[in-house]
Amino acid sequence: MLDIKLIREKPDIVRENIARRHDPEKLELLDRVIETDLKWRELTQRVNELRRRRNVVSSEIGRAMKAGGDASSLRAEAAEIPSKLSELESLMSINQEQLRDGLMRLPNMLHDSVPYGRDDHDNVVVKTWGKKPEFGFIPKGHAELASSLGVADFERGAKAAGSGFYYLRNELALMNHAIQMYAVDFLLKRGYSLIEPPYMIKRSAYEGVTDLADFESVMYKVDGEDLYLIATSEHAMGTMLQDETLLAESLPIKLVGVSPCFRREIGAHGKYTKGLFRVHQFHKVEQFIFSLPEQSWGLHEELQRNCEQLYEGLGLHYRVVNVCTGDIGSIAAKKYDTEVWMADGEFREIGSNSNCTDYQARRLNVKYRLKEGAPPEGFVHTLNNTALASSRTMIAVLEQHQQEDGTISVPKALQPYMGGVKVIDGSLNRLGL
RNA sequence: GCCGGGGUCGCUUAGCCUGGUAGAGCGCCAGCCUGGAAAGCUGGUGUCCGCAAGGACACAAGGGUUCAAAUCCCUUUCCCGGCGCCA
Repeated sequence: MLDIKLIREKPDIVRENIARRHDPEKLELLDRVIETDLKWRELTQRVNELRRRRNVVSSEIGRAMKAGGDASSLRAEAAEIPSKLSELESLMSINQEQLRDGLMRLPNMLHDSVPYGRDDHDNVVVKTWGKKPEFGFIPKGHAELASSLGVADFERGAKAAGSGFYYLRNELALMNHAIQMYAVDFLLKRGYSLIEPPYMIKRSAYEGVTDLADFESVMYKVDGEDLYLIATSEHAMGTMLQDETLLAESLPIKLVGVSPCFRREIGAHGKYTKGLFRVHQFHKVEQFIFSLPEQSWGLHEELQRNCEQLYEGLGLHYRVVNVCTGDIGSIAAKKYDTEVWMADGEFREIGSNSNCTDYQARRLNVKYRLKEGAPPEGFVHTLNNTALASSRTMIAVLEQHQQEDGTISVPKALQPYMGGVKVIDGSLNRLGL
């Protein structure tokens, strides 16, 4: 959420920011917000005046009664106020709701270093690490590799839960855990605090961390309860400190969250959906930071280096793009996507690193104070970056470390977390399925 | 799930029975005092509207009663204690 004062005082800068994002609908929305705000301020003044009158008359009645006098004429005047007031108040609350609703939909202010562009074709590659693997044979996709090794079962996943679900077995199920532990250990060593959050949270908490549209297209709702399955632990960590005022010296608060992630993926038609790439359930290790405003840009780069080192430790060829103005989400001020090389020759997103500045914090109402007992100084900044998403990391490992005989060599960094398994060859499969 | 107690301005708390300006202590900020500090004294301390003067709002959340609600009533929520159920 943007500061309404910024919109009042510098509407042109806000308008220009939205224009850079190529979102004409939001430009109209901005005009409506400005109009609604004007109306709201006018209503506020009228309501305040009426309330003041009520307070004055009421206290006069109180005084008259204490003195044993007659308050009937004052009472007559006072009796007329509530109906007028409630009429105005209901107008104001409708107006206020519209204002907040509009404000919630306006996107964050972009950082100057975000490249101008229309869509994902205009994202700028800022780094490439490693080289395209040389195979000497035609590499296979991960779904085919995993199925023929018997370590993933997509058919039975679909039978049990529908398309987008899967069973992992043996070595790949082990790797799923190994990836998470590898990332967690790495971040614990760098001073992050490990969080296992609630896997479902209520709507009012959720609205602080995400786009309202996500409720329709992304989140699973629990029937009959005010609960939504989290789409990432980012959401549960963001809301963890909702409505709190933090002590400046305790910042930055660096968290590493581990959780399953649940996503409906409505509207994913036509996108790449093979195997484990776009699924309804996966595990993710997530980095999340609450920081002082002046710390956030440095930390954004730190988060990026963390995930890069994790990929490098797995020997994965990747590149980083600076996501352009037309492709960046509404909450982020700047975003790096890390993309990993896949066997069909494409780079695809494996993680995403956002500095949300004070946009998310304002929604969540997370502030900071300079000293114990001092009044709040302002809103904190929030940042989030994938450490490792287990599903997509498994894809990368399977496809980049496949061997000619269809087996997979396990990266050294994962072996200790997999009971020493060096090669995935299906030999743990005792089921015959 | 049932019964009981509770949630007050950063912290501790008064006020609730019996409706009538949300008060105190601590913390924090500023000023005075001081060679400097501490102590002491004075004012301030959250959100919103307003150029300002000033005003409105805020007692877990939302409703209701009333001229007027922290206070009375209802619903929800969280915490504590007891009972029940249970991995």
